[in-house]
Amino acid sequence: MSQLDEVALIHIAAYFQALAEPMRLKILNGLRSGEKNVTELVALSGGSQANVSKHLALLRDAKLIKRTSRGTKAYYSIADQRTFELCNLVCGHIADTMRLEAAANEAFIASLQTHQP
Amino acid sequence: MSQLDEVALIHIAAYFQALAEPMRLKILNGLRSGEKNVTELVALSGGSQANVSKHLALLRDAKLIKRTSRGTKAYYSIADQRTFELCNLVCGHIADTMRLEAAANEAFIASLQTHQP
DNA sequence: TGTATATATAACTAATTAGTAATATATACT
DNA sequence: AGTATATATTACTAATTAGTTATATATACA
Repeated sequence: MSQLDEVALIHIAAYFQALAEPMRLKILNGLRSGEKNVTELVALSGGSQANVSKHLALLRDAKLIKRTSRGTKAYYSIADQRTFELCNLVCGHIADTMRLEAAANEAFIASLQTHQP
Repeated sequence: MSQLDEVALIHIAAYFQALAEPMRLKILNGLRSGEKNVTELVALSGGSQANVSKHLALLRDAKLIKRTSRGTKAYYSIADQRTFELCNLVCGHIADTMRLEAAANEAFIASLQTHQP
């Protein structure tokens, strides 16, 4: 990321924006094991059909997923495996952050007990 | 990312949300080479002081950067190197996408020329 | 042709947020 | 104390967007 121009930054930001929604992450996670149709994604995500369709359209615009139709069904699949590497990196970061917070909390609790009368 | 619960998804989405802004990416990119104070970040980003301060506060809330102050100045630095791995992955994806589009366009142009009278 | 099923879209609302202008706070220096 | 500099915050506006309801489109099948 050395010497990134404005246009590149806008593209990258848009990519992250597509990932910045719990429902969309749930859908992507559902696609981890392979393609699924809309009905299946509605079931596993717990969202409404209209809402899931909208998220799928957005993810497709962002080139995160691909669509193919067979019969009356539309099957979606992950367009790029890097997506999961991203999520794994973020999970690692969040896990670290939480561990740090947990350690800080324990240290604090310990200090409280030390100062008890 | 197998069996992620709602809370984890919300955390991950928030992390991506913090990255989903060109100005913030520019700031993070500016911090690649090491810590910088707000005035320096204002200069390199081209944003207003108030706006940069707001983005810095947001990035700090998201635990993406750390703050330390010396004198009247506030120095910010990257909290987690993984941030750049994320950006590199996204850059790779975007580069691939653009290459595919370019190839498709060239193929289209070639087909036009083939069908010329 | 008519009906059921699957998916997409449009219109709308409520909530979030980037940017700005103005102001507040804090530190250093005279 | 008073002034300059650095940074943060507040109040506001405009734009974006997730979710909903209702409707449209498209395919399969009787």
